[in-house]
Amino acid sequence: MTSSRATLIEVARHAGVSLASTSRALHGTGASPAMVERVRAAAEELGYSPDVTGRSLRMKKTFQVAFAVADIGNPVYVEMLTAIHEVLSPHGYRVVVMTTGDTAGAATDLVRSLGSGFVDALVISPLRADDALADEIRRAPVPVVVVGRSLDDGAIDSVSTDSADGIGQAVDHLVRSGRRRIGFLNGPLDTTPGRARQRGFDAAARANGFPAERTTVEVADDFTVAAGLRAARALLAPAADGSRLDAVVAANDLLAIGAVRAAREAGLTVPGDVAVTGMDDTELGRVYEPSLTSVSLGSSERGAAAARAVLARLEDGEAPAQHVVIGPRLLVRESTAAEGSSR
Amino acid sequence: MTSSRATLIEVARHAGVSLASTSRALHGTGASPAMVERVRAAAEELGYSPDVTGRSLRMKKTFQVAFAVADIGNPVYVEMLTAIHEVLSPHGYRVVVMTTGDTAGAATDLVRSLGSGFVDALVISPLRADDALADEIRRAPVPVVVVGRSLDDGAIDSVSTDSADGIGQAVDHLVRSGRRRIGFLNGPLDTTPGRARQRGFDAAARANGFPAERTTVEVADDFTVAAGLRAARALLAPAADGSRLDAVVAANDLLAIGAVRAAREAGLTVPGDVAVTGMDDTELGRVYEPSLTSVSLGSSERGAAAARAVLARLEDGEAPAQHVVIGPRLLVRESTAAEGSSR
DNA sequence: TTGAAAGCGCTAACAG
DNA sequence: CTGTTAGCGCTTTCAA
Repeated sequence: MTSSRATLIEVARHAGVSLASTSRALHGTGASPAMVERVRAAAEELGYSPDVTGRSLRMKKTFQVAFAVADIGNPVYVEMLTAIHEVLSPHGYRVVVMTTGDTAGAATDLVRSLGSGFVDALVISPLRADDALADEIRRAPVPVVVVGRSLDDGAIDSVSTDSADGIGQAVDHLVRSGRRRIGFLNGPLDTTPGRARQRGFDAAARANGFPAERTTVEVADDFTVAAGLRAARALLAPAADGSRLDAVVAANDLLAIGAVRAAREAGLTVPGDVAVTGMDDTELGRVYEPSLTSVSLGSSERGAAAARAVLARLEDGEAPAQHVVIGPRLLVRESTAAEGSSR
Repeated sequence: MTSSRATLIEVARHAGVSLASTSRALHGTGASPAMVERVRAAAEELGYSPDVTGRSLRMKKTFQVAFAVADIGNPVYVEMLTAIHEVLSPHGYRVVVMTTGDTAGAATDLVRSLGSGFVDALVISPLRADDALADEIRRAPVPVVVVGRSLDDGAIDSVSTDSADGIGQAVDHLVRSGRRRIGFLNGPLDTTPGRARQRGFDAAARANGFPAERTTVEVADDFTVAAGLRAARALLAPAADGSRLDAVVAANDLLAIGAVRAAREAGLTVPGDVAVTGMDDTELGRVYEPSLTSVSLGSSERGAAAARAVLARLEDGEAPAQHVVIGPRLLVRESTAAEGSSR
């Protein structure tokens, strides 16, 4: 906090050589060993450390990458962030976290703010994507990689997963374990994941020949435990003929936990009376009792892939857009055990 | 990704006025309304957005603040990050997330890297703090606020909580609810929180007059569920005389969940046979079944306080160091209910 | 291999 | 109120 930092000019003077030679010596490019030694010593002595601001201005490169999500509290995004970090930091990039809130407009504003040049690239996972957002991304002055569905007819780099297929895997698993009346607990339909998962459930219901009256769906206000609990109460209420669901496919782990709680409130056991599946394979679901059968969407892998896409794009701005797809993977745990204890 | 961005010079030319007037007009300081209008129009037309790199170099200010923690996956840090964000972003600061890993050396390196001037300040929550770290912080070229214990004899701004007192609250609560044999499940003793919590338990044991043979302590390798489960097995094993603990105070929520699982493995009910308390008041603990009685250490409040300390320090670099202490608060939930169901 | 000099985009001191 | 000019710290031509 006290004395001002030494600059390259001061190091140069201290070493008695030119500014240019000093810079070169410090980068090890085209300088004699003697020069390197001399400059290093001077730098050491003055406690010099290069100023990234001057460097950025000159090189037109900030060595920063932004990661933007609606809500950094969501464990899925935390996993992605960790993975992005791990890929990027060995390459000398810092990661700036940005929060968009959950409106498409806020995300669009954020992308527009890239114009101020504080990062070299952006990884964004928009909850809701519209044309305005796609437009803004196309116009962005730096590379943008979208985690979620592919945007703008494939012109933008993207990393996605097939969550519809993931829901299908969950349904198939339940059917194979002998469940017959399977309900779907979804999150908001005006979000990209909400829509994809609904599509997945509808397809699976069709494929398995569920009659419409056995296809019960509830939509929670939000992808949270509390919203899941409220919606699951309705889902698990007895039908007109007194029958009930024997399985619930939830659109994520938080909703699934809401479903487990609702089941218990109704005096039902999990997985004895009702099997429950989640999605995202969060620590929460792994640690919960019963541990949650969940569809992993490979959050870390998606984060890592997005980071690698950033690196590739930064290398070659003209390369064709890449679209990485990470396959979902069902992880079977206690919440769908065939003969459940009644814990 | 296509055309290069417009610069201030281009806006100036386009508006037919000087560079300085353009800058002033855009900042609204000392420019005639006519000038402002003219410049705004030109800027608009060219799609100008100011370059932060040039601005940073000139102003010697990056408008970035770093937040450094050992492990961003920890929910406590995520809460802090969110709070820091909320306080700083209205003031125009971006937040850069950095991961230190859990060695004191890595944290020291990180603080040293502040020399490159990529942020205006740092908020750091070191898991292990030693003299080298304190030294480096004192020498840092930008303000550093420590979340955790106060360092360097109070010369460094800090935000802390009294986790020892928090452990005391948990013990008192258990004693008041009639528990008599209370064990302590701690995390590593070579961490700052581990040591503080141990101190808290020892003090509470003394204050409540626990004889040594009723004071069972186990130390887990790590602050995680898996480590907690392993250590809790030992903690809950019957004593030589066949007696068992009737309560476990855990050093955080993850360890507490490990304790609940260990209890169930041993055929014990929670809270019927064994009451369990956690610490940190995480979402995980709130949602778990049984919901966890936990000591809140005010993660959000600490984050917010740290961010405010940063702002204050940035305003006045010479003001005396401030030390904010956030009091712990016990939140009683199902895991310590007096007459527990045996869920 | 080394040095001199230009200039990245911006703000602010100074003069008019 | 407006314009001219210097310069933040750095990298990189260009000449020697």
